[in-house]
Amino acid sequence: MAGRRPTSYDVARLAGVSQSAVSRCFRPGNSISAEKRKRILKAAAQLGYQPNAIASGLITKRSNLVAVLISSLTNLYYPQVLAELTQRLDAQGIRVLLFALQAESDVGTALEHVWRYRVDGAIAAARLSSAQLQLFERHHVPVVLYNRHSEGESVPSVCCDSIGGERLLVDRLVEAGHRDFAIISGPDDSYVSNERVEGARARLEHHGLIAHIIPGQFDHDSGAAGARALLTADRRPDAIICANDLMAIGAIDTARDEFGLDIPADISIVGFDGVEPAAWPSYRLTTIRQPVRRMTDAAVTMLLERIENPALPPEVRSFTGALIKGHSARLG
Amino acid sequence: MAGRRPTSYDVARLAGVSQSAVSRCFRPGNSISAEKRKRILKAAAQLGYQPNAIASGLITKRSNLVAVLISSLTNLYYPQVLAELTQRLDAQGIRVLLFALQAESDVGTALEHVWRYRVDGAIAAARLSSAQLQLFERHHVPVVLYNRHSEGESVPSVCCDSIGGERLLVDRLVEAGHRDFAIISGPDDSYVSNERVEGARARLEHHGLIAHIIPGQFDHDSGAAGARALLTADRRPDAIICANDLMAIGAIDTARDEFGLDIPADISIVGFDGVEPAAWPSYRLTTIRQPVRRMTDAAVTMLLERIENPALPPEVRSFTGALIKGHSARLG
DNA sequence: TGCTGTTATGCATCCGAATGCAAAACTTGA
DNA sequence: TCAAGTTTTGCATTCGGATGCATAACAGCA
Repeated sequence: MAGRRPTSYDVARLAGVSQSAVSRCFRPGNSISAEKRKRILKAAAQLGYQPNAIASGLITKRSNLVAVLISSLTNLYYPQVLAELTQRLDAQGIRVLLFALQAESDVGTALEHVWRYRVDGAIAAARLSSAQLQLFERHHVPVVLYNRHSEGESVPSVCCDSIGGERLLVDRLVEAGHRDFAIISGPDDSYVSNERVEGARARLEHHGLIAHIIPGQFDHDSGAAGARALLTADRRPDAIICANDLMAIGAIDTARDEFGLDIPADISIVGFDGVEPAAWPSYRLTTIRQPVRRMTDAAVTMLLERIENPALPPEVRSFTGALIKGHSARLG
Repeated sequence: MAGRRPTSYDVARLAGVSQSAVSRCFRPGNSISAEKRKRILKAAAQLGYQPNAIASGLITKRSNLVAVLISSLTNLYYPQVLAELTQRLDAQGIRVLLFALQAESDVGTALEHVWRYRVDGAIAAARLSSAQLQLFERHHVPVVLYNRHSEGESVPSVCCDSIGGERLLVDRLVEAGHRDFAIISGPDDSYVSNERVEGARARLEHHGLIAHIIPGQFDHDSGAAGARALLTADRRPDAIICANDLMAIGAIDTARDEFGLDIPADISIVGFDGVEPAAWPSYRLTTIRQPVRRMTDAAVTMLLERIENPALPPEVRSFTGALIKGHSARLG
């Protein structure tokens, strides 16, 4: 009893009531006389008692934990998502068990821990295979995908409409007279990258145009490298579409710094995401801003609904991004 | 048994052994015959069994959870810290319970949940009052402060030497001939800001110089606003010391964009942290880079040591930042 | 073959809170 | 004042895995 942390029994003894009374006092929807409640709370405060969420989770089969799987926290876009998710879940009395994956291949091990902690649900901004998605079903853990679709399975997810966003960008760029397009993609295994690149490519095709596509990695360096390659080539593009803002920023930096180009007079560069630095005066990037607040809201709501009612059918909610005109591209 | 998740009893029954055997099979340091282990693992795989970390934590009094308290995930510096901490803890078989605080005042509620989940320890990059630090002791939760000292209490912490960093910057700036200094601070209640500002102020005084100090909020906007105020004044400073990189970037943007100044020819601007965007060609910020990897390493090590041996005395490890010369300041 | 030393095994109990059930304590109304 | 209805209360049990203890199995050795 010396160094031990106080339990409901300790509180009960001190307050002169039963352990059940203490338990009832600490969870809503139980009847307790006002007088007894006061005695219990006083005893609890005196002992510094806090109900043990672990023990309570064992019996109620609700851990009030949600796993959040995020692949790349270093991508400027995700910290904001993580912060919003955490705050929204927190407001619902739910804690976040964070899994920051270095590589998408870490998902496997991370999932084992997800099962072990008996989380009530999960939000995944990471690439999950069909087999992995099936594991969620098998373990009865509802999951909502963030900015990803599942390939085979049908899984609830929240997305920002990449196709629509790219269409908007392409249309406006074409209208303004651009004809030589290049695209810098993200990593091959990124769902978002594939969608954005394919969205832009398809829309360009619709206009009878073809784009030179070169690979990037979603980071500043690869955007810079991509621009370097494109601008060194015989025929320079007059518009570069980058699969995210960070690469667009890298491309702008390189175009200015190494080629002395004026943006957007000499070349138009656009991104996707609407991260904070994109709006800084040095860049004023023309981009599509994802409605992060609404998206995280939706993700949390969908997840909570499915925790309450696991039978709910999958649902995909697609949000439209807003065109931020910026000053990095000439638009029609 | 239908929709229920399999327990060690289910596995035991299927494998024809006792529940204890299953338990022993899943934790290291227990003796089990090779043949029996194989049977158990096979049965477990067949049922998709994973030990319940909640139940196990109840009896072992080790949740293998560590709380990470972070005040501002939107500050570009912290995502990296969070990612590194998570990965290091993960490697030790420890999961991260994330508390992303909107305001420092949220600490109170967050702490209640910290106690409830019986975390094994905590790492805090948030402002904790003396009373709050005492709560950690009372609840027997070891805590390591990240980039903060405690005011009253003596608490283990990991810091980047602000005084030394600012001294370095000031000395080099003074050597290069700067005489009119201004400082843009962070929020009043930020420990790091106070230390950096005071460090710079004291060192300037040592050189017989006084600095005009104006308040900021650690974000781009307030850096921009600060620079605007300073550059509009009758007497412009020839060097601006910002309490972090983000504000320095804001200041550079404003100086260039709104005042047409050339950096560093017309004015020197320096920051602190060494965040990624600081290195982008548009800024090439002169700053002090915190050794994040070594610092997170130290924080995790210190915490684990104290989880093993709670009697260890507090210890403060201070790391020296590296001067990144950049191109945003003329140095001596 | 018998003795000692080591490794495997199962039984029973424990961790700390939640809850169904039955009994007790109050209300209410006539 | 008493019966019926409602709210409080405590008892006993449960969740799922860990572990001390006693026993069983086995290896090693003379």
